[in-house]
Amino acid sequence: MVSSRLQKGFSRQQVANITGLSARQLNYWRRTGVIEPSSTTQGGHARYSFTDLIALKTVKQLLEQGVSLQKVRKSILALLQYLPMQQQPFSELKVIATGDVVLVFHQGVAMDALTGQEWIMEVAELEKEIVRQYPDAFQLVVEQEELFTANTDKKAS
Amino acid sequence: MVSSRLQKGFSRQQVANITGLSARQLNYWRRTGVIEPSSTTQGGHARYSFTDLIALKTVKQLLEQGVSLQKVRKSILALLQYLPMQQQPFSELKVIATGDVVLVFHQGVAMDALTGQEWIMEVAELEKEIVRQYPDAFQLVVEQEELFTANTDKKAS
DNA sequence: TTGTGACAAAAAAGTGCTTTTTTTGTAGCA
DNA sequence: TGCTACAAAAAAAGCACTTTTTTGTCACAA
Repeated sequence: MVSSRLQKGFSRQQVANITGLSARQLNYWRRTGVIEPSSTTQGGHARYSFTDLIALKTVKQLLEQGVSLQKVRKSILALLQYLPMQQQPFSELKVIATGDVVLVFHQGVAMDALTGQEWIMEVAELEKEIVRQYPDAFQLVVEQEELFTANTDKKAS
Repeated sequence: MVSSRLQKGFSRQQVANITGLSARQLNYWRRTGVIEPSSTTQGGHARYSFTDLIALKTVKQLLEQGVSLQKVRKSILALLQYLPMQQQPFSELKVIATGDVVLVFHQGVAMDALTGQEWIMEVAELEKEIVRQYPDAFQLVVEQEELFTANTDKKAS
């Protein structure tokens, strides 16, 4: 399928074969701005780059995870907007998708691809926060554990 | 607020003060199974453990991230179900919440707290997959880059 | 003080229906 | 082959409405 060593990019049919997407879909996505081929022949035929292939594969996965095409479209916009990388925009990224949310991991940060919001909630931090604000609370825990250890043989339950 | 060193747990009012939740909420949550106090006095009064405090703080954060209480309830069930830890069930966890989804990170794995599904999509893997299946594809990329480098001064765009 | 029950208001979730989006097919043309 | 255009079927998104859930306040009992 991928034949010539002299071609300038992948044709629609080649991309369809490689990615498992239908040629028809590729047209539609091109027209509606999901993934557009990064170059075009003089006759107006699509030529997809290797990077395009990866992007298309990514989109396919997202769809299979239940993300709607509309959200995919928005997510890709956000990706390009918030992660302005040049040559390999999608690689080195970890992506998590559940029906409604697309999350992108990059350099230890989790980002919502739709909103651009970044956050991770560390439960251990909540613990520390309580202890900082209420030192007695932790004291209490220690004492409880001591009591528990001491009374293990006495208690039946 | 946290006074005695001999008490067996935190009272409702103490928990309310520490967590910032309302006493009413704690009652309701107790009755409807969001977070139940891990022990009870003979008179039926709630006694929350330190771990309960952390769980409650976690829930509060989730609510503030826009997760509904119903989803929180389901998520907590899933958490306990899929991560059966004994003493400190919530610590060492990283949690990510966007409106509809609660994700839990534990030992390098991301899990949807609602469904228990685990996945991370590594974009770099998609890349490798393509190259594995279609070695020519990568060949093509290399050639393209060579061509690109060679023609840089010729091309205006 | 804490818990329970009752009433009420606000928030969230479910439902059925319509509209829009997406996919696919077909045909003409370069 | 591949693009365009028209068309039809399937899937998703919106919307208005109802129902459920959640929270607050109050009165009363333990």
